[in-house]
Amino acid sequence: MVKILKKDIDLESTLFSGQCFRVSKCKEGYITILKDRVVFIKEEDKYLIVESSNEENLKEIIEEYFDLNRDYDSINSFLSLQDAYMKEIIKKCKGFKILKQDPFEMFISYIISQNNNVKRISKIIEIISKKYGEKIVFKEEEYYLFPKEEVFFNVSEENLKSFGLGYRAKYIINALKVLKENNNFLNKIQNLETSLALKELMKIKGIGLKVASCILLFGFEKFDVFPIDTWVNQNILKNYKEIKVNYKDIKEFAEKKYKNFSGVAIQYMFHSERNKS
DNA sequence: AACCAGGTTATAA
DNA sequence: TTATAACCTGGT
Repeated sequence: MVKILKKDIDLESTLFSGQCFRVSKCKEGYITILKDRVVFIKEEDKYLIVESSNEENLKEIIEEYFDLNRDYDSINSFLSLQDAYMKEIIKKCKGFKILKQDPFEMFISYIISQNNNVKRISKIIEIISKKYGEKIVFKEEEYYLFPKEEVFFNVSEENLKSFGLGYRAKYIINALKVLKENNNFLNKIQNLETSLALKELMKIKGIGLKVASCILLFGFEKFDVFPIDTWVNQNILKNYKEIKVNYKDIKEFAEKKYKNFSGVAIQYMFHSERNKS
């Protein structure tokens, strides 16, 4: 068990904002499955109480995962200056963080996410993990880690289809082929400047602008992206009358305005607007 | 019984 | 270059 100074994180909004597919509530706290371990986390007044199936480096890993060492105050100050609407919603987004999740897991998970809802995405990922991932017993419950790359290489399109992936199955198979044929593909993505990383990801069939942006934002800590989904498109952009309802215009508008933190900005929009209803 | 869900591709103008 | 249909599946 480790105690970590909580600072200003809000676990509920961070974990249930749709950026993470492997989290669940349990009595007293949350269970989330990371790359290599299962984590129980409880929120107290000043501390996060964390237990894990693997407590090695746990403090550092949690701090990285929840992005606790980043100065969100300065990001928020910057974003607040850009427009009145942003300034207003930031107040409601205190404690919201961009999770730093495993790049490979994000790569696969967000291909699955296209034209799909969170509930079903989570279910599919759960099934795949149960089938091909390492089993972890933690607090007398069984959990399954997200499968490793090399295990995925042996999975066929038919296998994936049987888990309900539909036409996304062939996208995944193809994406895995790209990883297999390009050594250190994901490391290279990490080292590319964002616009080039987007371009590179989007060469892969099944990865468009939205999915590529999500992969970069949640798996690679690239905050200067602006993943626009239909929900944001319909519900949020009405607050910005000056822009056209056209994906490219919106994206350019946002990235010009919110610069290095447009990814944080859109998460705030999404979060605050969704919490209204 | 259509229609949609936190998209993308292929095809046509 | 921009617009529109089709796509797997599960839910309303």
